[in-house]
Amino acid sequence: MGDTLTERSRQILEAIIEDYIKTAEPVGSRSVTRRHGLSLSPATVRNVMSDLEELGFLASPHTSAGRVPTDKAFRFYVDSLLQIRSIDDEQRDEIRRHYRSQGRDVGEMLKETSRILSSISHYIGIVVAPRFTANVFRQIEFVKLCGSRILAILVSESGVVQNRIIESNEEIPSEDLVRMSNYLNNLLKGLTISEVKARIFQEMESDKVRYDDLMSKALKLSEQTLDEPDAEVFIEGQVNILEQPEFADVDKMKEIFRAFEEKGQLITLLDRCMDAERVNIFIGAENFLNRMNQLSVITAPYASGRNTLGVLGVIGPTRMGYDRVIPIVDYTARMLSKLLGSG
Amino acid sequence: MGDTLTERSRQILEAIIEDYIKTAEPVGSRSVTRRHGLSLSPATVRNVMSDLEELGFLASPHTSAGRVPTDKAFRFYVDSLLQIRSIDDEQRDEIRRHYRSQGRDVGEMLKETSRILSSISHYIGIVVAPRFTANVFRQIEFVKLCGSRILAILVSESGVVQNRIIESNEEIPSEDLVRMSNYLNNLLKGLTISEVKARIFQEMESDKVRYDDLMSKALKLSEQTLDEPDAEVFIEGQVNILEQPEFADVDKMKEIFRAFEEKGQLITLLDRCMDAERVNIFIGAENFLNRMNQLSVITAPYASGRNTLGVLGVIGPTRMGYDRVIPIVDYTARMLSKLLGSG
DNA sequence: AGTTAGCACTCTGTGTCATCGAGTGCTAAC
DNA sequence: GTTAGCACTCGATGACACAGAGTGCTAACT
Repeated sequence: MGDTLTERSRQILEAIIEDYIKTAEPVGSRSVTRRHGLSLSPATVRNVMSDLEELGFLASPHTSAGRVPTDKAFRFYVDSLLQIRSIDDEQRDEIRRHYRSQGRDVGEMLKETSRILSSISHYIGIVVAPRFTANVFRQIEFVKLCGSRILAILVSESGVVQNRIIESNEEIPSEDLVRMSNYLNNLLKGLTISEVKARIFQEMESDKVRYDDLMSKALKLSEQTLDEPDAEVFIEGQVNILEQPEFADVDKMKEIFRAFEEKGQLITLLDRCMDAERVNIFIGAENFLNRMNQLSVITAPYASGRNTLGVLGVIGPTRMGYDRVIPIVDYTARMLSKLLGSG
Repeated sequence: MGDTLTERSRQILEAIIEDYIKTAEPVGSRSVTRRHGLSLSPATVRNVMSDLEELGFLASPHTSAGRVPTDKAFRFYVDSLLQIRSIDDEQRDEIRRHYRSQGRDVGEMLKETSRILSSISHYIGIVVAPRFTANVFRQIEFVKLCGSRILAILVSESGVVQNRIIESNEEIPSEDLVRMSNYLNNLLKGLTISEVKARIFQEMESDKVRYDDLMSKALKLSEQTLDEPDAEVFIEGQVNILEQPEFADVDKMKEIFRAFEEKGQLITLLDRCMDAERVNIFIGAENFLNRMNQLSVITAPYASGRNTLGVLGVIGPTRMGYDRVIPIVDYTARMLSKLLGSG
């Protein structure tokens, strides 16, 4: 639909958007002519701007205050105007440096990743930890704690660990626990977690198991271990958003921080990007959470081998520096994938 | 020094503090007489207030604005005036309810604890995860990931799990890994982690090991597993602080959120309370971080058996409802200890 | 001597008003 | 189609007066 835009309109729109990204303030016709090398008079630009407003690309906060790009404008900007540069060498090196000085616990790595995203983009970094369900089973272990409490540890192919304390109703000797885990490891090796669940169910029904107390106990334990806790998210750099002039207002700030407290919603949002090929962008109120009205999200999935594990991204104001941030998100996702992969 | 206070001064000081806790606004002499049943005239109260200011208990923001209790006043309040009630039945039940509906992963439990602290106190809940060092060794496991990567899993007596991916320089067969962990589990069973470290060092020097390749590899792996990552902190409810009128100012808010991003400092602060008998209170700028100028921290250690594991607490404005929050922190710590203990 | 009433004084917060400046929209001329 | 000119709008800023809350001091009271 928008393709009725003339070349000149596009240039002007781009100029306005870029100006607005820099200043966070409504852009007037004069600024456009001055800053941009267009040999046009302010009056002409005004006419064009008026058209752009009609088309829904611009909005005026009030009569005499220049114009502000709408979500639609940013969408157009991202889709059609923006040429994505590859990442700056400097930033690439910085990302690498961060990862190098890094302990190798997977959780730590994810947290560090969100820190990297935030510190390099100057916005908010976010990483959704891998769901077990999207993962390949590697091993299960049971550790006897005091009394009848058992610690179950589940390890995936990519080294993600999920652990859970199970309150058993009877005390099980350590040797039995070892036998149980051997049995399960054999049974489940190489399956994805969703297959694992199906397999457990199927095995429970089988005669062989029904009369073997140990096996059936083992299956029950594994079942309890598998039921997944809420996905973990690492969010870092929330303060950065406070630097943005458009959030200088206390109420807006509250809204935003409240949005971040409800991690469930965030996760739902990011989960939708799991299947995306590469970078995915949500602009402003485009898709989601009313609380994140004035924010955009740039996401990319990360993987281990062919297996998509989770999603990471950057959250910033709608007027964020897309050209700068998109390559950062993309590169970080690939870097993380490499580190989690067979590396 | 402060004991020169007359009974009447103390009453007035208490009234002012309580008023200020409620309203967050400077308290004038009239409010004191009105709200409190004291049969004194405002003028008299003014005289007393003037004395209290001289003694450093009160401060006036400006000439005509009533007075505000200082940190010193709150300290006095907490130490001498406050009588600690035991926890409300209602709140106790609420805490219990939260814990009941709870998956049993230790990490999850700690996170939920900080959520509980925040939601019941209406301030910020904070929990420092157990350090491994303060813990008793239970078991170590090695899981072979792809290639030469090994996942090491360390379990403590109380069921806390620490895991780490180790990049080995050669591929080690699974059977060897099992043998290695058996060897280590035998060697280290029942020691505290600091003893474990010493033991590993000592064992590495012994002849028996020096010529056994597998053992020495095992020791090296365990050493790598043990070097501790930064302590984890769970902070929940930061938005609550935004509701406090004294932080309505954008710059103050920024300061506070920045303080929370530097978790290292927070941890240092809380660590100091590890050895405290029970509840510990920091008021305002009393001890620490200049950034947390206007905040107080109420902490309590939690334990498993006799073994102090970590610290939890509530962070709120200096004018927080100490009488309400102290029992909450205390009770939650004991509850968590019970859950982590032999259950 | 301690307590209180009275009063002048101080300071902040609020509302009003005029002014300034940036920016628009329209019209008429180029 | 483009541009200059101009009237108009609207927010931001600063000056000013005024109300209200609170203090400190003095003088009178018990």
